[in-house]
Amino acid sequence: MESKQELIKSTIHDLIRVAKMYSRIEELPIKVHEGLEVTTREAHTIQTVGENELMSVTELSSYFGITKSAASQMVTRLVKKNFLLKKQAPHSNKEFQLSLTELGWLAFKAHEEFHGKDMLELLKRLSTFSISQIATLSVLLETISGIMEKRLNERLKK
Amino acid sequence: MESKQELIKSTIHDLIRVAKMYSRIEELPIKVHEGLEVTTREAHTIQTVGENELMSVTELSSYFGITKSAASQMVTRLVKKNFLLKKQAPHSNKEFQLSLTELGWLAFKAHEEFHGKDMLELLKRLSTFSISQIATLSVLLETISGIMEKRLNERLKK
DNA sequence: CACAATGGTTAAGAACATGTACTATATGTG
DNA sequence: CACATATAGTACATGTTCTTAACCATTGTG
Repeated sequence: MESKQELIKSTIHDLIRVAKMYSRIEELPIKVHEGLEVTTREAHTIQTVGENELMSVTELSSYFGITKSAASQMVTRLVKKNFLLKKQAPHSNKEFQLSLTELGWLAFKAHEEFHGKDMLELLKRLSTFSISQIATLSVLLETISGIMEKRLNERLKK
Repeated sequence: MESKQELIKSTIHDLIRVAKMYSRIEELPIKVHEGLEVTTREAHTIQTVGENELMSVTELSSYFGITKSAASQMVTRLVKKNFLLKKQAPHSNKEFQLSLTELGWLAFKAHEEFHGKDMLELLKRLSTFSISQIATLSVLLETISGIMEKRLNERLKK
């Protein structure tokens, strides 16, 4: 079964290639509008807050798997740049609730659109494949992500 | 064809999930041996030099898509840490040829093994699928990487 | 109430990137 | 040949993002 092994290996190679390209695309700064760009991290923070309004700084930090300190600094910067709002939580005097300003939503949408174009193209292309083929892809990805998740947890624990 | 669209969307979502997990795994530092770790960037530089011995600083920089300056700094650091060797090129007095020291090869192997475990597991799991299923995955990945490559080139040109 | 846990901040510094300005070497053209 | 220009590489200042460690304020619990 040599050829099957070879096929699998080259497929894994392709997968890694795609993953690498994805992270390179993710690294590009996002243009909010003429003269205003946002770094990747900023965009991701904005995206996360947009999708989970009222989350706290600590929640944000555990979401990204970074320290509270790092999250706090990021939030401070984004508040200063007028993308984020930090309000005292109603139920506690030590927690804050994060939300997006108008400018924040603008950046949120810019980021969404940035990926949206690729998504549309992908959708269009994948549509030419059969349902069962796509289902197969889905199952395989499921399998792969299962393995990765396992490894990730293993390493993070230590 | 609503359900097909939904299937495609959730598959794309899985793909992104895998890509994200991959980059998170890639971000973990590599342990060369007890008491000696290597950052991701260092590991990648070592890997690249190991796979392309005698490459120059400029080649390294264009390989990673970073500036010559950044590559030079990385090389300087790795030479100082005794992972890399920088020799005058025989055909030119302005170029250098990079290669790995013994310690460099140790780190190279550590990094390879780090991924090797995942690869083995993946190989084992994918082996349970049929050749035609894997071939489908391969074709789809091909398609996806084509789209990504296009986008990447578009954005990088500007 | 005292004290530990929790939420958050600040300061110092490491890793990695960029931009700019610079040196030294190579090369092509009048 | 001489000069302009291109190429290889480095140094330095600066920016982003992260960690660690020390810290304050609030809150929950024995």
